[in-house]
Amino acid sequence: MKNKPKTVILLDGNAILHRAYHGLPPLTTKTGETVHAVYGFALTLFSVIEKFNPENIIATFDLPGGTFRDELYEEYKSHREAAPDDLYSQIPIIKEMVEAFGIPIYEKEGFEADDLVGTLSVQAKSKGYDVIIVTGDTDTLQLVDEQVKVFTMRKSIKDTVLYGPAEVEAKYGFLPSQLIEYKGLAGDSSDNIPGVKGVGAKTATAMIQKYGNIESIYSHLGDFKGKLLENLERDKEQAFLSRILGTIKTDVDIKLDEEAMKIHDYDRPRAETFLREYEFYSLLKRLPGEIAISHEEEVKKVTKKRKVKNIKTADEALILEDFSGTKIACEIETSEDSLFGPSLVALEMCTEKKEVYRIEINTETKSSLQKFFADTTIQTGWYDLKRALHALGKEEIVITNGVFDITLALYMVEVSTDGTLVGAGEAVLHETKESKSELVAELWKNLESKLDEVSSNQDKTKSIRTVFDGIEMPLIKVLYVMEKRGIILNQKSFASMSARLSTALEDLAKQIYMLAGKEFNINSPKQLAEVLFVDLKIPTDFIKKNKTGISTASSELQKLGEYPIAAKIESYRELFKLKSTYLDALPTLTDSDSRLHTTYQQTIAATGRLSSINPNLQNIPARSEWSEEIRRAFEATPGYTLVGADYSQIELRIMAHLSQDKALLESYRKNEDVHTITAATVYKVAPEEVTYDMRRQAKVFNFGIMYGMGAFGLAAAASITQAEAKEFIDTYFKTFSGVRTYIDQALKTAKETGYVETELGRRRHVPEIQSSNNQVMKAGERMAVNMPIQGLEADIVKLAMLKTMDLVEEFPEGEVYPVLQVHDELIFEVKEEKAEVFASRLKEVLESVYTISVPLTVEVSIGKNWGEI
DNA sequence: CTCGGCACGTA
DNA sequence: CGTACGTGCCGAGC
Repeated sequence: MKNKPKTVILLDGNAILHRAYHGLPPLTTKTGETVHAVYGFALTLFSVIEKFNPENIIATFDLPGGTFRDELYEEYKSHREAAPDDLYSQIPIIKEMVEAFGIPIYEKEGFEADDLVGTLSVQAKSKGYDVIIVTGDTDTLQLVDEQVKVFTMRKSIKDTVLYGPAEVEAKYGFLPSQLIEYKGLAGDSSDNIPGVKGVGAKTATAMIQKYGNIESIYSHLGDFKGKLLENLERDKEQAFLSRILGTIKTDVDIKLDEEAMKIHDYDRPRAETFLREYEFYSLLKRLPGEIAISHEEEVKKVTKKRKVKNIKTADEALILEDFSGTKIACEIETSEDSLFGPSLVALEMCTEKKEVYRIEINTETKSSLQKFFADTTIQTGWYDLKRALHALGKEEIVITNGVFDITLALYMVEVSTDGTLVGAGEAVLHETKESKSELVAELWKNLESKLDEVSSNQDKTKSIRTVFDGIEMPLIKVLYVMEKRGIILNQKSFASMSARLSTALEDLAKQIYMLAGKEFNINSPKQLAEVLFVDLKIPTDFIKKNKTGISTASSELQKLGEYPIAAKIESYRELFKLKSTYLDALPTLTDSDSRLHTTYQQTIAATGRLSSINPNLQNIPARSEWSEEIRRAFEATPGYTLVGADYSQIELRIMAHLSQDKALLESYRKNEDVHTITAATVYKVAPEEVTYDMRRQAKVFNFGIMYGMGAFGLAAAASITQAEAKEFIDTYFKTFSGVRTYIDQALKTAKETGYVETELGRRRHVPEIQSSNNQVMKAGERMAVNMPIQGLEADIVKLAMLKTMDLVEEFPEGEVYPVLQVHDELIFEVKEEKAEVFASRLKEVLESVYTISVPLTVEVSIGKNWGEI
């Protein structure tokens, strides 16, 4: 039988310690010694051990003094500033720690840690080990191959990524081994490697993709011309030198010691002593094996953290007191400075008697907490429960019937704050509290009554209170599950599109520069306007102006039909947007499994919709030429398939329902094409005589009316004259008179009360509608017309999400996951063999989740990726 | 480095 | 002078 290869972790010591030093805020022990780099190094080490469970670990470090590279090139790393003293002072401590863990250290005069990493990885490979290089930069990516992976940190220090050959290729567009060619050509400013002057990332990548290496480029010099040729010829020697400087050595005279690197041979007491000495108590429990934390230590840690009256350790409280039937306000404390995501440090709890407890999260206290949360008679209050769930990692321990989320309550009662708990305290209570959990408790109490207050004197079954209890609170769990599951992004496919777009963009840029007669920044509206309207003297009579000058918006460029440069600029903009916002940005947000995890914001949109950030997965291209290929890169997990469902024309159906307009109702009840019917009535022709163009204009119309569009806007949107538009509007409201009556009535009420609401009781205040400024008032009217429609759509889709969560739970654990919501569309990941049955059940559930005067129709589809559904 | 403005992607 | 969002880039100001 074949044995699984054993793993060696190779720590690139200097890179990790630099990253830790710069990535964490300075942290000192009680004696004033700065130790944050040590702490960061320790966190990295622990996390790597927990994540990869390796059999062996080795560390490498630089030694002071020059290296062979300085002899080759005196400028090498010459521009670097000397490291600050408080970094130097931490290096011996880090080495002491590494030794305490029994990890062998390799250092050699004249070589950098990278060279030792390179050499040891080659030796380990030849002995059949799998190698994982742990580092803080990307210099070692050139060593990656089937057996060697690189684990490093990206932009944010807590954001890690594991690079195998595929990931490197996806990132750069060529093989890991070709990274040295890249350094030879493009250089490396951080190491002061010069490369070829004038050659940057794009040119270098393109040349490597075409020729493979520097030799080949220089043997095809005939292919180049102009500046690039000049640059290549001039810096030939420098290119080859740069490649040598950038090449990590793999033949340093050192020898891998297989016995010493084994992880189990370490001096436990020494490691414990070390962690205590530098006050890294939270890491003690992460030491492999059993460990006892003395009681004094825990109490000391608890009390020194914050001065809170009546503070007790939670263990004591949870064991001695009975909280059944009471309310407890909770606030999590996470360490933002963790290298591996916000990890839970402690939980602070405030009782109704205003007793505050603080509990450090560790193995023992976790089980006490589990018991605590299992008691469903206890009600808990939180500030941002979803965040807490992510930190706690277990949704079932906190989601009980009596849960209350402050952020959602603030949203329902429309209190705007700066998004922080303290800010909320100031906005609502006009005060702050010593402890955060006490603040949560106070806000909780206050907001409970605000929710009920606003809901009094009216239908108790449809109010912000019922939306809060029946929709928003339970939705937290669904969103948590979706965010946690995420969706696979095929990075290779994205990289390929990005490369193709690069070529197309360069082409377009060249043509634009030619037409303009000079080079300029096409992405700068200011420079662009200068080129178009000053240099090229294009008349501006029909062009909109804005604060900064003359508009170069797409709608304006389209008026320049006779100028070929305008169309080129439009294409350039479109492609540039696709490349920068999607193709290049999304891959940087994937996790180590190549999945994207968006965050749904539940408290942003004034209408009740969700929004999506980091990344926004609600604005992935859907219409342009490239959109299908982009969507095809969003894939189901192997063994699964995607099931998509979208509500067809839900907003218009809602308008039919709310207005009770006879023509609209009838049209939907007969399952007619509403846009066609609209066109037929407005153009006064028979439905079968409606042309494609008539229908398209009618569609613009139907949407325009919902948004309160006037003759002006409608004219622009449907490319007709204002007079025609006015004529249309009149005819429209004559035919759909119910819509007119509904809008008038809705606005009248809104002007009296100052707010509008959805049928389910979600409310939005629109003070603008009472403004004496006509512009502002009109804008308020449009918001007021739109909110009940868009808001009911949001309510219905949220109800649908809750309902489908029940459906999801009918299937065995792990077979169905909700993954995305795009306003009127829901996407699930379903085990292949269950897709059909789930899809048909899904359609039933979604269509019956809420009843309006016309049918709600849902289209479901199944596919391996988002492009197929 | 932060922020407003512009432009543009989605429903 | 159509609603609701988020993000990338530029360029001015700190």
